Amino acid sequence: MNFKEEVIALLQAHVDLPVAQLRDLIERPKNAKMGDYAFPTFVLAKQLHKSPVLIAKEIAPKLVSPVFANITAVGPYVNFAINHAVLTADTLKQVLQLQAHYGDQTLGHGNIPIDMSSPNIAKPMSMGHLRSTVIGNSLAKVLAKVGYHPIKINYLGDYGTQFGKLIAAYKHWGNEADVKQDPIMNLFHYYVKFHQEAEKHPELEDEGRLWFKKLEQGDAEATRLWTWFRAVSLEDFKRIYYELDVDFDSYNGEAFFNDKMASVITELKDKGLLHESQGAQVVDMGPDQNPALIVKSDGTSIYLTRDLAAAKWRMQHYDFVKMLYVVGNEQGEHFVQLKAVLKKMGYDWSDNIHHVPFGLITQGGKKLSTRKGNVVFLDQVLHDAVDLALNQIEHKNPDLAGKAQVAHDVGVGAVIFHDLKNDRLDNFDFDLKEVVRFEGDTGPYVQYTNARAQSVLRKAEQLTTASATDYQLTDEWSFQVAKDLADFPQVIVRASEKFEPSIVAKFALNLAKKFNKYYANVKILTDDTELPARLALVKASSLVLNEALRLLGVKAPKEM
RNA sequence: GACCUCGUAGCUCAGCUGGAUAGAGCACUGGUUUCCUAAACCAGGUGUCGUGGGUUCAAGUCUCACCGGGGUCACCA
Repeated sequence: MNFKEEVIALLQAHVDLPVAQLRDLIERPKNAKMGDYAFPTFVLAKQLHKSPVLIAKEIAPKLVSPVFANITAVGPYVNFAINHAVLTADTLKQVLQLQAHYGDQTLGHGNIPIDMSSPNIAKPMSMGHLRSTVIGNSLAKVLAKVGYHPIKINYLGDYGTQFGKLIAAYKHWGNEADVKQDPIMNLFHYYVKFHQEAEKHPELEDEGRLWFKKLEQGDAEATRLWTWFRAVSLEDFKRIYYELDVDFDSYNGEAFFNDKMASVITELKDKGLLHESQGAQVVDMGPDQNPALIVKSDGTSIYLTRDLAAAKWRMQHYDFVKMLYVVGNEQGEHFVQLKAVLKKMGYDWSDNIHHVPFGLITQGGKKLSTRKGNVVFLDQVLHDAVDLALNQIEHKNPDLAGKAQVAHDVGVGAVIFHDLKNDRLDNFDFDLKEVVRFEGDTGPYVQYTNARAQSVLRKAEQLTTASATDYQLTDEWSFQVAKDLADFPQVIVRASEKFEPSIVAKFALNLAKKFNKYYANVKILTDDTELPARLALVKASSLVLNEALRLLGVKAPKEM
């Protein structure tokens, strides 16, 4: 049942305003005491030459509906209070009927490639990669729920000058045995050392560029090292993706597009877009903007060149309706350039490309920089989180079966949830204590709520209950839960439109909070006539909590 | 200097398309377990919504300017 439409239908008979405008005006009061829907009468004041307060007073008594418990004038508003029993019964019925499909939408269809995660080869994954990974993963699930077909692309940073530098570093300080023993960390150390040394000996930079040029020209030694570094790195990444339970539809990284750049450059030339500037080939971006660099002065390619080739290739292969780049906010200008160049090339589908930016993670207020060796290793964070979760279980529920698995789900869940619960663009300063907190506004809080609900349902199996089809509940707490449940479909819509997982996370927290209040105030397992209705509420809450957590990529253990 | 982004309680942040006394969590104090998992619940209180104009019946929300934090400013990605 759509209560808002019901409000509109009622008002229509007594108010001289078009339906579309009514729909716009009707709002949900922030304060629940004011009712569930409100109609502000200000707009009618001029039309009727009366005070809004008087208008509200006149309209309210004329409106009668079984759906609303009462309709009253409060100041210049007409407030509608939903009949609790109707909303509760209606919502529970829907959730239990649709199960996990509750909230599904058909907002669109077609492929949506999501460029996400994209770690750089030979560097450990950091907290920064976590953001892109979990936001992208969640968006994929949300977009699938509203009808689209997401394609998760891990655009590996497996090419570029940095590999020339890495090879140069390996040649100076590396050896095969060390790399075999601990690939990522040792390669990483070479890389950091390179940047430290390069500050004293700038000629190293040239050496790095030279190796990259060799790599791009197919030099055997360069290719051998690159291939090896890439393989061992990818192996390591996949281990972490397994921990996070994230998978990809494609690992086509930058190198994959290496042989696809020439045609883009030719095309840019043919379309008269390419100009020479300071020895490099660029596309002019207008008076106030930097030109878009396509070919560097030493003749090698650059990020943008590869991204252009990648975008074209993806359009040809996926025929996408939208494409998302889940990449840090600091790269905003790059995507402005990418879109602009594609547009100049005559590709209108450039408009369907969206940069989904996110805020920076800092430590002690400073930017984390891989180059400077100032990083927070994701591996370590996940490890610590799981350890702490296990500690917690030993303390609170030592007899729990499958502790290790639950600790993993809770620990990793805490980290993921922490990353998703706030607006994407908020920066945050990394603080392990904060990330792995288990109380308050956290993932484990939501998980715990669900585990409680599950526990109730398990115990309920022992009671013989008459099945009911009409879920009549009249207490205030169950109504608050039901109201949140009823909001879920709109939450999905908003999250998918704004590419914002935090909307789902916030919803899950609110629902969990309402459910815990219900749980604390109402004894559920009492064998009376309302028992089936109460169990329906518990079941529906658990279903929706599970679904919300799933959309965030967070596990929902049945016990914890 | 230009552009992007953020600026709400001691701290971390909500506040959907402008609307009625601006809300959570953390931290702090106290309380709740013969009863469904106390990772919970209940009670305690603080705000020049960065500043100043503008639009509007109505601005934390829209607009402009300024201030402050972060980011970026072609041959890294």
